[in-house]
Amino acid sequence: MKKYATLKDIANALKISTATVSRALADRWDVNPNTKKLVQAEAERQNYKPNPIALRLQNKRSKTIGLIVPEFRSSFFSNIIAGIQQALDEAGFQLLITQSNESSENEERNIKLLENNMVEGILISLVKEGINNEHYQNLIDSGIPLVFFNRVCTKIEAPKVIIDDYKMAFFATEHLIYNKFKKIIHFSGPDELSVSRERKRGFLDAMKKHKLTIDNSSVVEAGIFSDKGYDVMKILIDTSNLPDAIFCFNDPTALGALKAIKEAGIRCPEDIALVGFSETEIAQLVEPPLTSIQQPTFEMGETAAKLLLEQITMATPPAPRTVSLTAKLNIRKSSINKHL
Amino acid sequence: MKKYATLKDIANALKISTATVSRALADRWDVNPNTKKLVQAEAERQNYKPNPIALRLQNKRSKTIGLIVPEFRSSFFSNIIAGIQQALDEAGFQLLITQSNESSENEERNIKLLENNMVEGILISLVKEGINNEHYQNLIDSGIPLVFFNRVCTKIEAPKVIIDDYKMAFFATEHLIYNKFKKIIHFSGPDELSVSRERKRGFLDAMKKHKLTIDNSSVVEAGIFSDKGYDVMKILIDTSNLPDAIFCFNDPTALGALKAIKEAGIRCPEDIALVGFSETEIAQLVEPPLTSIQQPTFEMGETAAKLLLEQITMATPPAPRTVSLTAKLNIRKSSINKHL
DNA sequence: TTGTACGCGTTATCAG
DNA sequence: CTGATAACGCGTACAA
Repeated sequence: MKKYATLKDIANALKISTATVSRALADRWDVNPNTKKLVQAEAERQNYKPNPIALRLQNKRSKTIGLIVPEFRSSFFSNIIAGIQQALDEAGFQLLITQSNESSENEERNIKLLENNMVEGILISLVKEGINNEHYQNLIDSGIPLVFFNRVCTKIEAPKVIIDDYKMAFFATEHLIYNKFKKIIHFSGPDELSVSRERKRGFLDAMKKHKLTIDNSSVVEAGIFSDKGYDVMKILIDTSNLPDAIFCFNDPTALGALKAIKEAGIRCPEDIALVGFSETEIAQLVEPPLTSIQQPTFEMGETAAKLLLEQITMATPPAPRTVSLTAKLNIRKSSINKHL
Repeated sequence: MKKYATLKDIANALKISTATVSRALADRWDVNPNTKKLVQAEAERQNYKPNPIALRLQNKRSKTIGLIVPEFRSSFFSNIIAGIQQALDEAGFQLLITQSNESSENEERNIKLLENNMVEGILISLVKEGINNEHYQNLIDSGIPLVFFNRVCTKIEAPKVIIDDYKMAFFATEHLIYNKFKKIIHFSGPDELSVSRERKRGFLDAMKKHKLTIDNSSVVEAGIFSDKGYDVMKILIDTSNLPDAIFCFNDPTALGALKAIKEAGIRCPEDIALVGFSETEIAQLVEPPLTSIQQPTFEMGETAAKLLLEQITMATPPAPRTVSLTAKLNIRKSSINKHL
């Protein structure tokens, strides 16, 4: 283990007290300019760095905040994390990252882990809404502020950072409608997720507004992963009750569906148009490039972190508010009607 | 800030000393079974958790290790990180993650940041080889062990975790050769990266072995990102000096090239076959699915973390060794000669 | 202007 | 079996 220079080492070298050294390094007025110079020189020489652990103990602050994400293998959460890091670095906070791997038990375990590490606050994107509500409320009540982002919990009063999923889903659906697609369906995500419900609602309302028929085949649950999107699309192809266009819950399911479509010799967008959500890098690389909704991921992380720091640092933190960031519909070949 | 129960709180409640409480909770033999029970009950009641910060101060150990990666937006490093987390969690270590964003200055800054946080060791994948060598050596000399993974530093004696890039590149090239592609070229990565040099060497040696012509158009530098792969491919198409097959440095460049190929109305694999490297999830979703080399990313992270823990925990750590993990060539449609 | 003493939460040592 | 004390590194109130 590395030996670090301490105040005491400097004090000994200079035959003065640690208190003076401490004051000198803090550049305080009540210390002899001459000793100040000596101390600073000696500190430099010994490569002195304040021990962050000692400071944390003394200040009774861990200077650490915890993060719980469903996973971070996809670029979506990685980008968010980058934004969080940036905001936290500036404030001198450390970040403890945990993954739930889409399991509520892991999520609960992660909460415990972060508590044991005395995090001063937690940023969380839920696995499933409703499962661990009690735990979240306990955290807040016990003085560990929470900020939800992306997959939020509607039942709990805490700051939240989202995009307007409803609105963007509405736009995306209208975009398909304006392109004269008639039989439009939605590959929905799991009902346990607020984002999923919101996107479905946006889809349905857009359909209603334009008086397009909605029946019980208009919404098909297709999960959140590409393999499920692939499977569901294959089944749909077998029934040969095919739509003109599909608005998908996210890019992976859309890409899965696209794969199934191509394998079946069906053309996109000529036979079936596709729209994804949450813009993965790949969306632009596939053929045809995929229309998708681009979320401000980095900014989302940054904002969430700042809201949390607000709760932690301010004497009387503002009331929890929900920040809704602006997303963007990127229109590409997969959703353009070539017959127009 | 949350109020945590301390040993003193329990001691006061039970009118005994903190020393006894500490011993009781450590379940030591030299404490009255009765008081032990009382203490444990009271600890439970107050929801006592040992303060990790106090422990770190006393033990003079941060129980933290640092990670420096070029970026973690791609699934490649995310998966590695997941493996690292797993190994570290088991050993009770925290992980401090930093990104260099492919910049050597950031890398240096990250080294400093980790040092200031008193990490007990560092896991690193280099931005560019050779730039910060002095810093790495200083770290090791000062007692902070280093473990390189993926993008390693050949000049420094430290544990390393890699895959046999040379061998896999050789295999991949031979695979193309066995498929009777004649004019095969390589889209290489930057020469500053060991992985890049190794893959190029593997390509060239396979070509030589099979007596295929190598000229100055056989290797084209195409960077590490998809847009560069796209650009380089476009230029190549304009010259209309097209190869039969391209072995690419990684999947993003291969996917970029694929996009350019399709846009130009050229067919893959009929006109140009493609092979990638490092298997991104997308590889299987594009049309045609991309042949690529699958790296054991999770295992790589796990192994690197374990090698580092070895250096940290063992009294006399073993000499630095290089662990070479087994990768796998996944053959898909993009590299299969349909004329055979 | 500088030094002494204390506390942050914990465990180890030594005395009782 | 249990308690008092010191130490980890730091900042600061108080004394000199």
